[in-house]
Amino acid sequence: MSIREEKKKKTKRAILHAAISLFNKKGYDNTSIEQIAQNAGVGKGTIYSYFDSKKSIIKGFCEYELEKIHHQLVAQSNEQSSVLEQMLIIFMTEFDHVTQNPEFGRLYLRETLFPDNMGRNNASDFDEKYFEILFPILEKGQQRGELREDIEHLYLCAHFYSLYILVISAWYSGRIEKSAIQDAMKTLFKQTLDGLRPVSQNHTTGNNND
Amino acid sequence: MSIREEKKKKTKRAILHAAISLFNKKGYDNTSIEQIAQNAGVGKGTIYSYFDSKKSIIKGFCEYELEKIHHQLVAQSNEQSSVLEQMLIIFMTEFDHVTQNPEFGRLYLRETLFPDNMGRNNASDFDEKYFEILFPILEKGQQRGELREDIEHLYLCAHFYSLYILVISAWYSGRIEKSAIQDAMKTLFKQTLDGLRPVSQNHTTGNNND
DNA sequence: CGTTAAAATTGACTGCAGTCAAAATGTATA
DNA sequence: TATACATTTTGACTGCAGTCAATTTTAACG
Repeated sequence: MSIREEKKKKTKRAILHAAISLFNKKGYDNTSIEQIAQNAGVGKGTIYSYFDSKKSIIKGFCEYELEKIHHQLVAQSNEQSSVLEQMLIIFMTEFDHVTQNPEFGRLYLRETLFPDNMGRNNASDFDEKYFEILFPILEKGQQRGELREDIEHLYLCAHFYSLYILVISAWYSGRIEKSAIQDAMKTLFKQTLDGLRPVSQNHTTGNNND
Repeated sequence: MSIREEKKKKTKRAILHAAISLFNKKGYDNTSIEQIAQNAGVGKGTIYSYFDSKKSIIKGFCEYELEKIHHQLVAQSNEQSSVLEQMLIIFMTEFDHVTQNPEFGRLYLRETLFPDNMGRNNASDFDEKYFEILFPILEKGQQRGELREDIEHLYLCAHFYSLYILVISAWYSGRIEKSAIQDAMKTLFKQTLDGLRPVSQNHTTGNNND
């Protein structure tokens, strides 16, 4: 690796490191780019040749973090467990990480779920990694008869993911305590697996189109 | 009403009107407070005695809009329809309004779901109005045997609301076309009603606690 | 009315995100 | 090594969100 490339990597790390440290110490809004630059030992302008904006520093950090989590998950996931248990582990692990850096997590979720650009979005690369983890679990679940086979994987994901988002949101807006998260998520996951209709009236086969 | 109060109302309306017009014309980021002030015929500082921040102008507008929608909904809702149909109407109506002002909708959702303040949140007042509409529908649904009675109303709401959020997010990030929204939402709602498990294995009674 | 207190309005001011032309540093070639 | 070119770094500069002390407008009362 050339001198140039080495320096670039070192600089990027320094910026990210300074940013994380300052954001966690003083909060995102109370940290200025100039402060980050000083702590990283570079000029202000340099930061903008590594990151598009203040927000994208967060995005860079979060994606790096989440990738780490994903690797962890693949390692620790137990193929024998039920879909419910595996989903709970995955989303609770993710939740724990998010809440360790609430500031980052919040801004990342905002940006990911309701992006600035509208439309042309580059998150698909990131979605892929999600699916790489979730799809096999769902596939196995279907094979074991735990999940309906007439629902696409994408839609199955959607149900769990949407509930995860809701619970996170409830925590961020102070409607639920951290200690209550796991139970709430479990309850919701169970309910969505079992359905909201009474058993007697359950008609799954999809012939109930109006 | 005193002269003072009249003027205040008029001024607030003028600010909101100028803001909406400019935001829709040039976008939120490209509109400055000073421009809004000029279009509203007031000084810059005045805006800050009516709104806490640039963001809260959006919030003010959205809450005003959503309140209008809610009234509409109560009027047009048909108690005889199935829970599925009523939920679809409610969330599709809301979706339509959000997407008429995508800029506003996006910022409102961000702020509502992942607020700045963290914890102390004043949205509970607004939640109430949501529940005033949804709870009666769910109550009726339970009475008619369309919905399980062992699930709290709050949790029943959670399922529908979370899917609504997911679909909106999918639209905002360009993963789904506007024309496909209704079908997607309907499919997801149906699935959550029927459950993700195959019928044969459905065990609703909640005695499957580990 | 005239006087005084309270409320509303204002724009100059502060601090920060993001830009950009110029300077510094690294690379390739003779 | 010297020269020319490419990449990276830099901080002065621009424009805007949000503040605040000073000013103007309204209300209350003798």
